[in-house]
Amino acid sequence: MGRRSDHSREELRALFIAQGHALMAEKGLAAFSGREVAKRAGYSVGTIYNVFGSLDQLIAAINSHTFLIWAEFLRQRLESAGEDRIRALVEGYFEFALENPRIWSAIYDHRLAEGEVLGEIEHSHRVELTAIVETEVRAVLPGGGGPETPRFARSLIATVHGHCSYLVSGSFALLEESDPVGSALDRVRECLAAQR
Amino acid sequence: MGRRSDHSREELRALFIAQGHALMAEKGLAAFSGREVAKRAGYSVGTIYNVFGSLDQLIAAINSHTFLIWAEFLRQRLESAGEDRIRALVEGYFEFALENPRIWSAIYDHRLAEGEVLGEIEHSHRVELTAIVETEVRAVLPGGGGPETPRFARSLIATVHGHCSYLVSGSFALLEESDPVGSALDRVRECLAAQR
DNA sequence: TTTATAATTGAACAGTGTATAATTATGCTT
DNA sequence: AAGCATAATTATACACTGTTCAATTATAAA
Repeated sequence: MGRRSDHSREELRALFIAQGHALMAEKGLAAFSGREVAKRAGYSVGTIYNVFGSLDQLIAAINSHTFLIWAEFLRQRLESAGEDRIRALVEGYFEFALENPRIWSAIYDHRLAEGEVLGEIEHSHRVELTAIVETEVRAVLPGGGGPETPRFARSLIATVHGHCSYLVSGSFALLEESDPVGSALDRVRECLAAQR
Repeated sequence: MGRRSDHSREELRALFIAQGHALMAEKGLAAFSGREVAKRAGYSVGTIYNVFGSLDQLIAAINSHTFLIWAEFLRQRLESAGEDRIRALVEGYFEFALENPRIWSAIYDHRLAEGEVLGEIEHSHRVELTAIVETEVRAVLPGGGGPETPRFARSLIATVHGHCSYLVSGSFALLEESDPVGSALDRVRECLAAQR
């Protein structure tokens, strides 16, 4: 048809991301289909290319959206947390991944083709999570940390991520690991204690 | 045709895994194609299903083969290592991943469908790497470690893996992290120092 | 030499992402 | 208000994908 008034460009973006997110949660990245997303949104495939340029960019947008939800999830966990906010963060990281394994895995399984870049807003969504962690890390470091704290916080995230990644991908199951959350928390504690 | 004498069943397996490995190194998991592997091996698609049962099982076999190469790579690094064997392991982990990003990523990006299981030999290939690390961790722990050492060693691997995963997937690039290897090594050192 | 068996193929099927020509609804101009 | 230019949307086409399966063919056993 032609330009429709029922959805603006931004509404279309949001619609495709929402439907795509739902499909990703159901099927995972390997069985993700642009045609199926379009069908659910009530549009044809071509519209995805009109709005996002490529399927890769739609998936990138879906994944950036996941970061948004994830950050909100962690903020809520922190609100209802007691004194041990570091534990809340670590457990929150795992909890989100385990509750949304396909959505979470898609973030790390998908890679943009060379040359393709992330938009500014998408980038900011992804960095937000780091900021949350950095704040909490600063709070438990003597003197509120130093200039190296951002790097240190990123490194702690990577540490937890490694444990979580092994858990979700099944590597830990092969190694008969029973308590990866506990291990991750132990490592984080040890590294935090070493900063002084 | 019929049963051919030019390749035994095991030779066929090895042939497909070798050609598949090469294709994976070139294209990565997302652009991997069973038909292309078959073509390179000089057989038709159907033979893959005759030998492996499904494409997923071929990919699993390719990934298990990667573990074999990876373990050998680490053993060589350890041979030419000086006193700091832990550093050699951490740097070796990263080096292999960075030299073979597509092959390495395929290990973690691919997940077997529910119900499908890994064969015994394949499983042993994957566990071998853990054993290498465990030995080296024991060597630097006071009293050669204890009953918790296997778990601790796996946790250290996960820690390094997290940093490496962020590096290869591009997450660290987004966060403008410059020295993930150094960070990983720092964390490992801190955790090792805490065990006493 | 014949027969039975197992390996291999090639075609079919229902999907996929991407490109593009054709169509259609809208906003602007006259 | 009518017509036109523009941009959105669709439908179709293309070359691919994984998977299944009947037909074919080479081998081992009888």
